[in-house]
Amino acid sequence: MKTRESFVPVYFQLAEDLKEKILAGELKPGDALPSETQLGEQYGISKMTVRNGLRLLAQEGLIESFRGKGSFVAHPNLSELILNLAGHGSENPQDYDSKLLAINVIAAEDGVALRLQIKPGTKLIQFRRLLLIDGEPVAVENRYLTYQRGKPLVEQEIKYADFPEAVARHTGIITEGNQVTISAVSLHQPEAELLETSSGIPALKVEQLVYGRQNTPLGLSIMICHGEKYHLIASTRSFFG
Amino acid sequence: MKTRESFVPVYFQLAEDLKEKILAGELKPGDALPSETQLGEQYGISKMTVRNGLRLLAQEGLIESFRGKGSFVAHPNLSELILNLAGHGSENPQDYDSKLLAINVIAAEDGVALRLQIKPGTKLIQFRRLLLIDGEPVAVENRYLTYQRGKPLVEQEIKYADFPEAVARHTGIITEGNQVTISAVSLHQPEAELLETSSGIPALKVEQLVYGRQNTPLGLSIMICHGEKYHLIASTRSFFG
DNA sequence: CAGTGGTCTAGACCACGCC
DNA sequence: GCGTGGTCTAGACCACTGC
Repeated sequence: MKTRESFVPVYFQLAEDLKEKILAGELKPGDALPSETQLGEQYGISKMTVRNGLRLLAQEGLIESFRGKGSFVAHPNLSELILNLAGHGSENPQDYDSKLLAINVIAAEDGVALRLQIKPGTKLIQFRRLLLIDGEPVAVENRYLTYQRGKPLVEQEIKYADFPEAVARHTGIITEGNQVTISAVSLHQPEAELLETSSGIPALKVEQLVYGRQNTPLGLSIMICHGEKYHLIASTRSFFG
Repeated sequence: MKTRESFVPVYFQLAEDLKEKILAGELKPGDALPSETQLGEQYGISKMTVRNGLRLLAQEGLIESFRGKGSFVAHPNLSELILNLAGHGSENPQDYDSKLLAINVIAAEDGVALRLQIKPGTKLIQFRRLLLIDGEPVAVENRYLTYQRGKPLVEQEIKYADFPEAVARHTGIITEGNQVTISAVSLHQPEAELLETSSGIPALKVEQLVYGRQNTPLGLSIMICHGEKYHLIASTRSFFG
Protein backbone atom coordinates (compact mmCIF):
# COMPACT_ATOMS: atom_id res chain seq x y z
CA MET A 1 0.00 0.00 0.00
CA LYS A 2 1.22 3.44 0.97
CA THR A 3 2.49 3.99 -2.58
CA ARG A 4 -0.41 6.25 -3.38
CA GLU A 5 1.77 7.79 -6.05
CA SER A 6 1.69 4.60 -8.14
CA PHE A 7 -0.40 4.25 -11.27
CA VAL A 8 -1.94 1.10 -9.88
CA PRO A 9 -5.41 1.66 -8.43
CA VAL A 10 -5.54 1.48 -4.65
CA TYR A 11 -8.21 -1.24 -4.61
CA PHE A 12 -5.97 -3.33 -6.85
CA GLN A 13 -3.03 -2.91 -4.51
CA LEU A 14 -5.22 -3.97 -1.60
CA ALA A 15 -6.30 -7.06 -3.53
CA GLU A 16 -2.71 -7.96 -4.39
CA ASP A 17 -1.69 -7.45 -0.80
CA LEU A 18 -4.36 -9.78 0.53
CA LYS A 19 -3.72 -12.25 -2.26
CA GLU A 20 -0.05 -12.40 -1.25
CA LYS A 21 -1.06 -13.14 2.33
CA ILE A 22 -3.39 -15.90 1.18
CA LEU A 23 -0.97 -17.51 -1.27
CA ALA A 24 1.85 -17.31 1.28
CA GLY A 25 -0.30 -19.18 3.77
CA GLU A 26 -0.49 -16.27 6.19
CA LEU A 27 -4.24 -16.41 5.74
CA LYS A 28 -5.48 -19.96 5.46
CA PRO A 29 -8.70 -21.26 3.94
CA GLY A 30 -11.56 -20.65 6.36
CA ASP A 31 -9.84 -17.74 8.07
CA ALA A 32 -11.81 -14.54 8.46
CA LEU A 33 -10.51 -11.40 6.82
CA PRO A 34 -10.57 -8.12 8.74
CA SER A 35 -13.91 -6.41 8.29
CA GLU A 36 -14.34 -3.89 5.51
CA THR A 37 -14.35 -1.05 8.01
CA GLN A 38 -11.16 -2.33 9.62
CA LEU A 39 -9.43 -2.76 6.28
CA GLY A 40 -10.46 0.76 5.36
CA GLU A 41 -8.86 2.11 8.54
CA GLN A 42 -5.74 -0.04 8.17
CA TYR A 43 -5.08 1.06 4.64
CA GLY A 44 -6.45 4.54 5.05
CA ILE A 45 -9.01 4.15 2.28
CA SER A 46 -12.77 4.34 2.13
CA LYS A 47 -15.09 1.38 2.50
CA MET A 48 -16.22 1.48 -1.12
CA THR A 49 -12.62 1.18 -2.26
CA VAL A 50 -12.08 -1.75 0.06
CA ARG A 51 -15.16 -3.43 -1.36
CA ASN A 52 -13.83 -2.88 -4.85
CA GLY A 53 -10.68 -4.77 -3.94
CA LEU A 54 -12.49 -7.58 -2.17
CA ARG A 55 -14.73 -7.98 -5.20
CA LEU A 56 -11.65 -8.84 -7.29
CA LEU A 57 -10.63 -11.57 -4.87
CA ALA A 58 -14.18 -12.91 -4.75
CA GLN A 59 -14.28 -13.06 -8.55
CA GLU A 60 -11.10 -15.11 -8.52
CA GLY A 61 -12.68 -17.44 -6.02
CA LEU A 62 -10.09 -16.63 -3.36
CA ILE A 63 -12.53 -15.29 -0.80
CA GLU A 64 -16.23 -15.53 -0.02
CA SER A 65 -18.32 -12.91 1.74
CA PHE A 66 -21.43 -13.40 3.84
CA ARG A 67 -23.68 -10.60 4.91
CA GLY A 68 -23.75 -10.21 8.66
CA LYS A 69 -20.83 -12.54 9.14
CA GLY A 70 -17.74 -11.41 7.31
CA SER A 71 -15.36 -12.33 4.49
CA PHE A 72 -13.43 -15.56 4.57
CA VAL A 73 -10.61 -17.16 2.64
CA ALA A 74 -12.23 -19.72 0.35
CA HIS A 75 -11.24 -23.34 0.13
CA PRO A 76 -9.34 -23.98 -3.06
CA ASN A 77 -11.47 -25.30 -5.84
CA LEU A 78 -10.22 -25.30 -9.37
CA SER A 79 -12.54 -27.88 -10.77
CA GLU A 80 -14.18 -25.38 -13.06
CA LEU A 81 -12.34 -25.23 -16.31
CA ILE A 82 -12.65 -22.99 -19.26
CA LEU A 83 -12.90 -24.96 -22.45
CA ASN A 84 -12.20 -22.80 -25.42
CA LEU A 85 -13.99 -24.37 -28.32
CA ALA A 86 -13.04 -21.71 -30.79
CA GLY A 87 -9.35 -22.47 -30.51
CA HIS A 88 -9.80 -26.20 -30.41
CA GLY A 89 -6.73 -26.48 -28.26
CA SER A 90 -4.02 -25.47 -30.64
CA GLU A 91 -1.58 -22.68 -29.98
CA ASN A 92 -1.20 -22.03 -33.70
CA PRO A 93 -4.60 -20.94 -34.89
CA GLN A 94 -3.11 -19.93 -38.22
CA ASP A 95 -2.63 -23.54 -39.20
CA TYR A 96 -6.35 -24.13 -39.11
CA ASP A 97 -8.54 -24.45 -42.11
CA SER A 98 -11.94 -25.82 -42.88
CA LYS A 99 -13.50 -27.14 -46.05
CA LEU A 100 -17.22 -26.97 -46.63
CA LEU A 101 -18.44 -30.33 -47.89
CA ALA A 102 -22.16 -29.75 -48.34
CA ILE A 103 -25.16 -27.65 -47.41
CA ASN A 104 -28.56 -29.28 -47.54
CA VAL A 105 -32.09 -28.77 -46.37
CA ILE A 106 -33.03 -32.09 -44.81
CA ALA A 107 -35.79 -33.64 -42.75
CA ALA A 108 -34.73 -34.10 -39.13
CA GLU A 109 -33.98 -37.66 -38.17
CA ASP A 110 -35.06 -38.90 -34.78
CA GLY A 111 -31.79 -38.42 -32.87
CA VAL A 112 -31.31 -34.86 -34.07
CA ALA A 113 -34.99 -34.03 -33.65
CA LEU A 114 -34.87 -35.21 -30.05
CA ARG A 115 -31.93 -33.01 -29.19
CA LEU A 116 -33.37 -29.96 -30.94
CA GLN A 117 -36.78 -30.65 -29.38
CA ILE A 118 -38.58 -30.60 -32.69
CA LYS A 119 -40.85 -33.06 -34.52
CA PRO A 120 -38.96 -35.66 -36.55
CA GLY A 121 -39.17 -34.73 -40.21
CA THR A 122 -39.08 -30.98 -39.59
CA LYS A 123 -36.98 -29.12 -42.15
CA LEU A 124 -33.45 -28.43 -41.03
CA ILE A 125 -30.42 -26.91 -42.61
CA GLN A 126 -27.50 -29.28 -42.46
CA PHE A 127 -23.96 -28.52 -43.36
CA ARG A 128 -20.91 -30.65 -43.22
CA ARG A 129 -17.37 -29.39 -42.78
CA LEU A 130 -13.97 -30.93 -42.77
CA LEU A 131 -11.50 -29.44 -40.29
CA LEU A 132 -7.87 -29.38 -41.32
CA ILE A 133 -4.70 -28.72 -39.37
CA ASP A 134 -1.59 -28.23 -41.45
CA GLY A 135 -3.59 -29.47 -44.40
CA GLU A 136 -4.33 -32.75 -42.69
CA PRO A 137 -7.96 -33.67 -42.06
CA VAL A 138 -8.55 -34.07 -38.32
CA ALA A 139 -12.30 -33.79 -37.83
CA VAL A 140 -15.66 -33.93 -39.55
CA GLU A 141 -18.40 -31.66 -38.34
CA ASN A 142 -22.13 -31.87 -38.93
CA ARG A 143 -24.14 -28.79 -38.09
CA TYR A 144 -27.89 -28.61 -37.89
CA LEU A 145 -29.79 -25.35 -37.75
CA THR A 146 -33.50 -24.82 -37.36
CA TYR A 147 -34.81 -23.50 -40.66
CA GLN A 148 -35.66 -19.80 -40.74
CA ARG A 149 -37.75 -18.39 -43.58
CA GLY A 150 -35.97 -15.86 -45.72
CA LYS A 151 -32.69 -16.21 -43.88
CA PRO A 152 -30.25 -17.64 -46.37
CA LEU A 153 -27.02 -18.88 -44.90
CA VAL A 154 -23.93 -17.21 -46.20
CA GLU A 155 -21.03 -19.50 -46.81
CA GLN A 156 -18.60 -17.13 -45.18
CA GLU A 157 -20.55 -17.29 -41.96
CA ILE A 158 -20.29 -21.01 -41.87
CA LYS A 159 -16.66 -21.13 -42.71
CA TYR A 160 -15.26 -18.72 -40.25
CA ALA A 161 -17.78 -18.07 -37.52
CA ASP A 162 -17.93 -19.71 -34.19
CA PHE A 163 -20.87 -22.04 -33.99
CA PRO A 164 -22.85 -20.04 -31.39
CA GLU A 165 -22.08 -16.89 -33.31
CA ALA A 166 -23.19 -18.44 -36.59
CA VAL A 167 -26.42 -19.55 -34.95
CA ALA A 168 -26.97 -16.07 -33.59
CA ARG A 169 -26.45 -14.49 -37.00
CA HIS A 170 -28.71 -16.92 -38.74
CA THR A 171 -31.59 -16.89 -36.29
CA GLY A 172 -31.16 -13.23 -35.35
CA ILE A 173 -31.40 -14.35 -31.74
CA ILE A 174 -28.63 -13.96 -29.24
CA THR A 175 -27.67 -17.37 -28.06
CA GLU A 176 -27.90 -17.80 -24.33
CA GLY A 177 -26.63 -21.21 -23.53
CA ASN A 178 -24.37 -23.84 -24.75
CA GLN A 179 -23.96 -27.45 -23.78
CA VAL A 180 -21.17 -29.67 -24.92
CA THR A 181 -20.96 -33.41 -24.48
CA ILE A 182 -17.71 -35.23 -25.09
CA SER A 183 -17.51 -38.97 -25.55
CA ALA A 184 -15.30 -41.57 -27.15
CA VAL A 185 -16.48 -43.61 -30.13
CA SER A 186 -15.13 -45.82 -32.84
CA LEU A 187 -14.60 -44.23 -36.21
CA HIS A 188 -17.18 -45.34 -38.79
CA GLN A 189 -16.43 -45.91 -42.42
CA PRO A 190 -17.76 -42.64 -43.94
CA GLU A 191 -15.88 -40.46 -41.46
CA ALA A 192 -12.78 -42.63 -41.67
CA GLU A 193 -12.67 -42.06 -45.42
CA LEU A 194 -12.90 -38.30 -45.03
CA LEU A 195 -10.20 -38.34 -42.37
CA GLU A 196 -8.04 -40.52 -44.61
CA THR A 197 -7.63 -43.24 -42.03
CA SER A 198 -9.15 -46.61 -41.25
CA SER A 199 -12.45 -47.25 -39.53
CA GLY A 200 -12.55 -48.60 -36.00
CA ILE A 201 -9.85 -46.40 -34.51
CA PRO A 202 -10.83 -44.31 -31.47
CA ALA A 203 -12.36 -40.90 -32.06
CA LEU A 204 -13.65 -38.01 -29.99
CA LYS A 205 -17.29 -37.13 -30.44
CA VAL A 206 -18.03 -33.53 -29.47
CA GLU A 207 -21.68 -32.53 -29.46
CA GLN A 208 -22.56 -28.90 -29.04
CA LEU A 209 -26.11 -27.74 -28.45
CA VAL A 210 -26.82 -24.03 -28.67
CA TYR A 211 -29.82 -22.61 -26.85
CA GLY A 212 -31.75 -19.39 -27.23
CA ARG A 213 -34.19 -17.88 -24.78
CA GLN A 214 -36.49 -20.12 -22.77
CA ASN A 215 -33.98 -22.87 -23.36
CA THR A 216 -35.07 -23.33 -26.96
CA PRO A 217 -32.51 -25.39 -28.83
CA LEU A 218 -31.43 -23.48 -31.93
CA GLY A 219 -28.61 -25.51 -33.33
CA LEU A 220 -26.67 -28.70 -32.98
CA SER A 221 -23.12 -29.45 -33.95
CA ILE A 222 -21.68 -32.95 -33.95
CA MET A 223 -17.98 -33.22 -34.50
CA ILE A 224 -16.06 -36.43 -34.94
CA CYS A 225 -12.37 -35.95 -34.28
CA HIS A 226 -9.43 -38.17 -35.04
CA GLY A 227 -8.41 -39.43 -31.59
CA GLU A 228 -4.67 -39.30 -32.12
CA LYS A 229 -4.35 -36.18 -34.21
CA TYR A 230 -6.72 -34.12 -32.13
CA HIS A 231 -6.83 -33.18 -28.45
CA LEU A 232 -9.09 -30.90 -26.52
CA ILE A 233 -7.29 -28.68 -24.06
CA ALA A 234 -8.84 -26.69 -21.27
CA SER A 235 -7.24 -24.63 -18.54
CA THR A 236 -8.21 -22.48 -15.64
CA ARG A 237 -7.36 -18.88 -15.76
CA SER A 238 -4.32 -18.32 -13.67
CA PHE A 239 -4.69 -16.08 -10.66
CA PHE A 240 -1.96 -13.95 -12.10
CA GLY A 241 -3.46 -12.45 -15.21
CA MET B 1 -37.13 1.35 -12.60
CA LYS B 2 -39.41 3.51 -10.49
CA THR B 3 -40.16 0.53 -8.23
CA ARG B 4 -37.78 1.82 -5.61
CA GLU B 5 -39.96 0.01 -3.08
CA SER B 6 -38.86 -3.37 -4.38
CA PHE B 7 -36.42 -5.59 -2.54
CA VAL B 8 -34.34 -5.91 -5.68
CA PRO B 9 -31.30 -3.62 -5.68
CA VAL B 10 -31.58 -0.69 -8.06
CA TYR B 11 -28.37 -1.54 -9.91
CA PHE B 12 -29.76 -5.02 -10.51
CA GLN B 13 -32.99 -3.61 -11.93
CA LEU B 14 -30.96 -1.40 -14.24
CA ALA B 15 -28.96 -4.40 -15.42
CA GLU B 16 -32.12 -6.43 -16.06
CA ASP B 17 -33.65 -3.54 -17.92
CA LEU B 18 -30.68 -3.16 -20.25
CA LYS B 19 -30.39 -6.91 -20.61
CA GLU B 20 -34.00 -7.05 -21.79
CA LYS B 21 -33.27 -4.38 -24.38
CA ILE B 22 -30.25 -6.31 -25.61
CA LEU B 23 -31.90 -9.71 -25.74
CA ALA B 24 -34.96 -8.24 -27.44
CA GLY B 25 -32.74 -6.80 -30.14
CA GLU B 26 -33.56 -3.21 -29.24
CA LEU B 27 -29.85 -2.76 -28.62
CA LYS B 28 -27.78 -4.65 -31.16
CA PRO B 29 -24.17 -5.85 -30.90
CA GLY B 30 -21.85 -2.91 -31.48
CA ASP B 31 -24.41 -0.33 -30.40
CA ALA B 32 -23.31 2.22 -27.85
CA LEU B 33 -25.12 2.38 -24.53
CA PRO B 34 -26.06 5.75 -23.06
CA SER B 35 -23.19 7.15 -21.02
CA GLU B 36 -23.04 6.42 -17.32
CA THR B 37 -24.00 10.00 -16.54
CA GLN B 38 -26.98 9.82 -18.89
CA LEU B 39 -28.13 6.51 -17.46
CA GLY B 40 -27.87 8.00 -13.99
CA GLU B 41 -30.09 10.90 -14.99
CA GLN B 42 -32.57 8.68 -16.86
CA TYR B 43 -33.01 6.33 -13.96
CA GLY B 44 -32.57 8.92 -11.26
CA ILE B 45 -29.68 7.12 -9.63
CA SER B 46 -26.07 7.99 -8.94
CA LYS B 47 -23.20 7.18 -11.24
CA MET B 48 -21.71 4.61 -8.86
CA THR B 49 -24.96 2.70 -8.86
CA VAL B 50 -25.08 2.78 -12.64
CA ARG B 51 -21.54 1.43 -12.76
CA ASN B 52 -22.52 -1.35 -10.41
CA GLY B 53 -25.22 -2.42 -12.83
CA LEU B 54 -23.03 -2.18 -15.91
CA ARG B 55 -20.42 -4.28 -14.15
CA LEU B 56 -22.93 -7.12 -13.97
CA LEU B 57 -23.55 -6.98 -17.70
CA ALA B 58 -19.84 -6.81 -18.40
CA GLN B 59 -19.26 -9.88 -16.25
CA GLU B 60 -21.84 -11.75 -18.28
CA GLY B 61 -20.07 -10.70 -21.43
CA LEU B 62 -23.06 -8.75 -22.68
CA ILE B 63 -21.33 -5.37 -22.85
CA GLU B 64 -17.81 -4.01 -23.08
CA SER B 65 -16.61 -0.66 -21.78
CA PHE B 66 -13.77 1.46 -23.04
CA ARG B 67 -12.35 4.41 -21.19
CA GLY B 68 -12.82 7.61 -23.08
CA LYS B 69 -15.19 6.01 -25.59
CA GLY B 70 -18.19 4.46 -23.95
CA SER B 71 -19.93 1.16 -23.31
CA PHE B 72 -21.05 -1.05 -26.15
CA VAL B 73 -23.15 -4.15 -26.62
CA ALA B 74 -20.71 -7.02 -27.11
CA HIS B 75 -20.76 -9.43 -30.00
CA PRO B 76 -22.08 -12.78 -28.88
CA ASN B 77 -19.37 -15.25 -28.08
CA LEU B 78 -20.17 -18.39 -26.17
CA SER B 79 -17.17 -20.39 -27.13
CA GLU B 80 -15.86 -20.40 -23.60
CA LEU B 81 -17.32 -23.26 -21.69
CA ILE B 82 -17.19 -24.20 -18.07
CA LEU B 83 -16.19 -27.79 -17.66
CA ASN B 84 -17.00 -29.01 -14.20
CA LEU B 85 -14.61 -31.81 -13.47
CA ALA B 86 -15.83 -32.39 -9.97
CA GLY B 87 -19.27 -33.43 -11.13
CA HIS B 88 -18.01 -35.42 -14.09
CA GLY B 89 -21.15 -34.60 -15.94
CA SER B 90 -23.77 -36.40 -13.96
CA GLU B 91 -26.78 -34.73 -12.40
CA ASN B 92 -26.88 -37.37 -9.68
CA PRO B 93 -23.70 -36.96 -7.71
CA GLN B 94 -25.06 -39.30 -5.06
CA ASP B 95 -24.65 -42.27 -7.38
CA TYR B 96 -20.91 -41.75 -7.47
CA ASP B 97 -18.42 -43.83 -5.63
CA SER B 98 -14.74 -44.49 -5.88
CA LYS B 99 -12.61 -47.37 -4.79
CA LEU B 100 -8.98 -46.92 -3.89
CA LEU B 101 -6.91 -49.59 -5.60
CA ALA B 102 -3.38 -48.80 -4.46
CA ILE B 103 -1.03 -46.17 -3.05
CA ASN B 104 2.64 -46.47 -3.85
CA VAL B 105 5.80 -44.47 -3.77
CA ILE B 106 7.30 -44.95 -7.20
CA ALA B 107 10.10 -43.63 -9.35
CA ALA B 108 8.80 -41.32 -12.04
CA GLU B 109 8.79 -42.80 -15.51
CA ASP B 110 9.76 -40.62 -18.43
CA GLY B 111 6.29 -39.61 -19.59
CA VAL B 112 5.12 -38.56 -16.15
CA ALA B 113 8.44 -36.92 -15.31
CA LEU B 114 8.22 -34.83 -18.45
CA ARG B 115 4.78 -33.53 -17.60
CA LEU B 116 5.67 -32.79 -13.98
CA GLN B 117 8.95 -31.23 -15.09
CA ILE B 118 11.05 -33.38 -12.78
CA LYS B 119 13.99 -35.71 -13.32
CA PRO B 120 12.98 -39.24 -14.35
CA GLY B 121 13.36 -41.53 -11.35
CA THR B 122 12.36 -38.89 -8.80
CA LYS B 123 10.17 -40.29 -6.04
CA LEU B 124 6.47 -39.79 -6.61
CA ILE B 125 3.35 -40.81 -4.80
CA GLN B 126 1.06 -42.72 -7.09
CA PHE B 127 -2.45 -43.77 -6.34
CA ARG B 128 -4.94 -45.59 -8.44
CA ARG B 129 -8.69 -45.29 -8.11
CA LEU B 130 -11.65 -46.92 -9.72
CA LEU B 131 -14.63 -44.65 -10.34
CA LEU B 132 -18.06 -46.22 -10.06
CA ILE B 133 -21.48 -45.00 -11.11
CA ASP B 134 -24.39 -47.03 -9.80
CA GLY B 135 -21.87 -49.65 -8.73
CA GLU B 136 -20.59 -50.03 -12.27
CA PRO B 137 -16.93 -49.26 -12.96
CA VAL B 138 -16.67 -46.46 -15.50
CA ALA B 139 -13.16 -45.10 -15.16
CA VAL B 140 -9.68 -45.77 -13.84
CA GLU B 141 -7.66 -42.90 -12.51
CA ASN B 142 -3.92 -42.66 -11.90
CA ARG B 143 -2.77 -39.78 -9.78
CA TYR B 144 0.81 -38.68 -9.32
CA LEU B 145 1.89 -36.25 -6.65
CA THR B 146 5.30 -34.81 -6.02
CA TYR B 147 6.63 -36.34 -2.82
CA GLN B 148 6.58 -34.06 0.22
CA ARG B 149 8.57 -34.96 3.29
CA GLY B 150 6.53 -35.55 6.41
CA LYS B 151 3.23 -35.04 4.62
CA PRO B 152 1.45 -38.35 4.77
CA LEU B 153 -1.55 -38.65 2.51
CA VAL B 154 -4.80 -39.34 4.24
CA GLU B 155 -7.00 -41.82 2.52
CA GLN B 156 -10.08 -39.69 3.08
CA GLU B 157 -8.51 -36.85 1.17
CA ILE B 158 -7.91 -39.03 -1.79
CA LYS B 159 -11.30 -40.57 -1.78
CA TYR B 160 -13.48 -37.53 -1.60
CA ALA B 161 -11.46 -34.49 -2.47
CA ASP B 162 -11.28 -32.82 -5.79
CA PHE B 163 -7.93 -33.39 -7.39
CA PRO B 164 -6.72 -29.77 -7.21
CA GLU B 165 -7.98 -29.60 -3.64
CA ALA B 166 -6.20 -32.81 -2.71
CA VAL B 167 -3.02 -31.46 -4.23
CA ALA B 168 -3.40 -28.24 -2.28
CA ARG B 169 -3.87 -30.07 0.99
CA HIS B 170 -0.96 -32.36 0.40
CA THR B 171 1.55 -29.79 -0.74
CA GLY B 172 0.23 -27.04 1.49
CA ILE B 173 0.30 -24.80 -1.54
CA ILE B 174 -2.75 -23.26 -3.07
CA THR B 175 -3.02 -24.50 -6.60
CA GLU B 176 -3.10 -21.79 -9.18
CA GLY B 177 -3.64 -23.41 -12.49
CA ASN B 178 -5.06 -26.41 -14.08
CA GLN B 179 -4.76 -27.84 -17.53
CA VAL B 180 -6.83 -30.64 -18.90
CA THR B 181 -6.25 -32.53 -22.11
CA ILE B 182 -8.93 -34.79 -23.50
CA SER B 183 -8.26 -37.36 -26.17
CA ALA B 184 -9.67 -40.62 -27.47
CA VAL B 185 -7.74 -43.86 -27.11
CA SER B 186 -8.27 -47.57 -27.32
CA LEU B 187 -8.77 -49.39 -24.06
CA HIS B 188 -5.76 -51.47 -23.07
CA GLN B 189 -5.94 -54.82 -21.36
CA PRO B 190 -5.24 -53.78 -17.72
CA GLU B 191 -7.82 -51.01 -17.75
CA ALA B 192 -10.31 -53.13 -19.65
CA GLU B 193 -10.15 -55.74 -16.93
CA LEU B 194 -10.79 -53.22 -14.20
CA LEU B 195 -13.68 -51.76 -16.16
CA GLU B 196 -15.06 -55.24 -16.73
CA THR B 197 -15.11 -54.94 -20.49
CA SER B 198 -12.97 -55.93 -23.43
CA SER B 199 -9.82 -54.23 -24.62
CA GLY B 200 -9.81 -52.24 -27.83
CA ILE B 201 -13.06 -50.38 -27.32
CA PRO B 202 -12.92 -46.57 -27.46
CA ALA B 203 -12.14 -44.71 -24.26
CA LEU B 204 -11.72 -41.12 -23.13
CA LYS B 205 -8.35 -40.16 -21.75
CA VAL B 206 -8.54 -37.15 -19.47
CA GLU B 207 -5.24 -35.75 -18.28
CA GLN B 208 -5.25 -33.10 -15.59
CA LEU B 209 -2.11 -31.18 -14.64
CA VAL B 210 -2.25 -29.04 -11.51
CA TYR B 211 0.12 -26.12 -11.19
CA GLY B 212 1.30 -24.10 -8.20
CA ARG B 213 3.02 -20.75 -8.21
CA GLN B 214 5.56 -19.97 -10.92
CA ASN B 215 3.83 -22.60 -13.01
CA THR B 216 5.38 -25.45 -11.05
CA PRO B 217 3.55 -28.69 -11.83
CA LEU B 218 2.40 -30.23 -8.56
CA GLY B 219 0.29 -33.15 -9.60
CA LEU B 220 -0.87 -35.16 -12.56
CA SER B 221 -4.06 -37.14 -12.95
CA ILE B 222 -4.65 -39.50 -15.85
CA MET B 223 -8.14 -40.90 -16.13
CA ILE B 224 -9.21 -43.55 -18.58
CA CYS B 225 -12.98 -43.58 -19.01
CA HIS B 226 -15.25 -46.10 -20.61
CA GLY B 227 -16.31 -44.37 -23.82
CA GLU B 228 -19.90 -45.52 -23.81
CA LYS B 229 -20.69 -45.39 -20.13
CA TYR B 230 -19.07 -42.04 -19.52
CA HIS B 231 -19.55 -38.61 -21.04
CA LEU B 232 -18.07 -35.26 -20.19
CA ILE B 233 -20.58 -32.46 -20.18
CA ALA B 234 -19.82 -28.77 -20.17
CA SER B 235 -22.13 -25.81 -20.41
CA THR B 236 -22.02 -22.05 -20.39
CA ARG B 237 -23.63 -20.25 -17.56
CA SER B 238 -26.97 -19.04 -18.72
CA PHE B 239 -27.52 -15.30 -18.77
CA PHE B 240 -30.46 -15.87 -16.45
CA GLY B 241 -28.83 -16.93 -13.23
C1' DC C 1 -27.75 -5.25 20.78
C1' DA C 2 -23.36 -4.30 18.14
C1' DG C 3 -20.93 -5.72 14.09
C1' DT C 4 -21.03 -7.31 9.50
C1' DG C 5 -21.55 -6.95 4.47
C1' DG C 6 -24.79 -4.79 0.76
C1' DT C 7 -26.58 -0.71 -1.25
C1' DC C 8 -26.62 4.08 -2.44
C1' DT C 9 -25.47 9.08 -2.78
C1' DA C 10 -23.45 13.46 -4.48
C1' DG C 11 -19.85 15.02 -5.12
C1' DA C 12 -14.55 14.95 -6.79
C1' DC C 13 -10.44 14.15 -9.74
C1' DC C 14 -8.05 11.48 -13.25
C1' DA C 15 -6.73 9.17 -17.84
C1' DC C 16 -8.12 8.56 -22.12
C1' DG C 17 -10.39 9.15 -27.00
C1' DC C 18 -11.87 12.23 -30.18
C1' DC C 19 -12.45 16.56 -32.58
C1' DG D 1 -11.69 21.20 -25.37
C1' DC D 2 -15.34 18.14 -23.97
C1' DG D 3 -17.28 13.74 -22.99
C1' DT D 4 -16.18 9.21 -21.69
C1' DG D 5 -15.26 5.56 -18.34
C1' DG D 6 -12.20 4.59 -13.97
C1' DT D 7 -11.16 5.70 -9.30
C1' DC D 8 -12.14 7.42 -4.76
C1' DT D 9 -14.34 9.68 -0.71
C1' DA D 10 -17.12 10.28 3.51
C1' DG D 11 -20.84 9.79 4.71
C1' DA D 12 -25.76 7.26 5.03
C1' DC D 13 -29.20 3.52 5.67
C1' DC D 14 -30.51 -1.32 5.36
C1' DA D 15 -30.56 -6.52 6.13
C1' DC D 16 -28.57 -9.88 8.29
C1' DT D 17 -25.85 -12.70 11.98
C1' DG D 18 -24.84 -13.79 16.45
C1' DC D 19 -24.71 -12.95 21.12
